[in-house]
Amino acid sequence: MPTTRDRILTATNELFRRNGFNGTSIKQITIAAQVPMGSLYHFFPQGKDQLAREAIETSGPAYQQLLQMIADGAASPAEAISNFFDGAAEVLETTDFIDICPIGTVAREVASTNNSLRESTAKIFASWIGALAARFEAAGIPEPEATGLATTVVASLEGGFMLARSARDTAPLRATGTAIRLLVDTTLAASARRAVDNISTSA
Amino acid sequence: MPTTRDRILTATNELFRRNGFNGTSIKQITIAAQVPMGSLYHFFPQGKDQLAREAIETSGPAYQQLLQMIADGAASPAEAISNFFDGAAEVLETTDFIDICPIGTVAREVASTNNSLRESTAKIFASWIGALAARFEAAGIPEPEATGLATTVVASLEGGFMLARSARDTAPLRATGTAIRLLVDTTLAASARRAVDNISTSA
DNA sequence: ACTCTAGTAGAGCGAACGCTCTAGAGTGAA
DNA sequence: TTCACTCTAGAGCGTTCGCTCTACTAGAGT
Repeated sequence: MPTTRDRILTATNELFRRNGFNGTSIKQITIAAQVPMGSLYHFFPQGKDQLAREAIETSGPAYQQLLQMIADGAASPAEAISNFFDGAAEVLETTDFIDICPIGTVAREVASTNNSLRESTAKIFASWIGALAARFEAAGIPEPEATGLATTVVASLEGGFMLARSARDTAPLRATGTAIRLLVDTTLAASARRAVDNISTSA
Repeated sequence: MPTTRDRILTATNELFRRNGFNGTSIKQITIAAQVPMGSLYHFFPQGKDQLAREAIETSGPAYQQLLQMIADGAASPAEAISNFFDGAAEVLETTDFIDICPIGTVAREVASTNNSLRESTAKIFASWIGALAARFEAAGIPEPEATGLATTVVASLEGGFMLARSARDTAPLRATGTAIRLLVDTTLAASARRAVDNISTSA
């Protein structure tokens, strides 16, 4: 049995995946986590905001680690991209299209209304993009293209989640994955070509 | 002065852009539209669901028309893509990062909890993707690549909105636009090359 | 003049909201 | 054994939620 605090955070993330931030009530969280009101406010005295912030800031790095693992297991950056999208599509199918990533939903919900929560989501996205960009750089794509490409991967993943959940069909997510993989391949090839050019012209 | 009904729909869409579906109350809508409760429920007797559905199904085609106009004004499909992203970035800057597209936010909020609203969002996305795919086909990209590419454009636009609003910075949206433009250019060039091959091999 | 309908107007319903509060159980240190 | 402190427990606060209800006005049709 995990600690009470962790149960609360886990339940919060799970409910956010189904109902988003505004669609999830404190009461629901206490029921899902099997925790009394008092305990929840004992651990999160600043209330729903703090709870949401910590839930997001816990799951954010977890997702990043997952992405890293998938990338480590792939033969190339392009294959890693395919695995991101296909893996997400499979999860959607097996979870009846519950949101893969609660952070994206919450981000759009609170962007104009809750600054501290907005900053939390921004921090996490920046971290993901940074990690991805580092991999692209390691594969030979220079800045700023590496960061631009990493940003595009995150944006299209999140957009793909949205389309797939809306349609209750993973096809849009898979199609997006195929296209983005092509983009990564193209960019890699172009970078390699440019690198060769640089060597030959400097020689 | 537009009709009472239209004022309600406009206010609903505007509030959805700031606060999303669950973050917007009926009371707020009546105040923003300067309409009494009674009128709102006179025009939308099925309540918030019906109101949201009609608001979304009104703004959806409006956005599509806007995309068509931008595409008509562009010299090439790739330039149209750039204009989508850059235009959206400018709107974000001038509106203090209010959501460009309420439909995307609502879609993620209600995907698992409100089937009729979910279907409304799906219908609109499908319509956008269809319209975009038709343009790609007209430019020489065959199916299913045309639809896949159109899906990717919509997904990355929506994802770009999310990242930009979260960061309160249009850079992620613009970077995504640059990358997607490259993808469209690449796909167009590949299609053209294949078309030439087909002619030469059949000749 | 009378009726009928469309629309205006907002008080107020029960339920749910986020959150506070007090009381007590459990545990380790002194 | 006592004290101090952490955590559990949930009733209940004031507020707001979506929505219903009755009363009313304006104007068209006859």
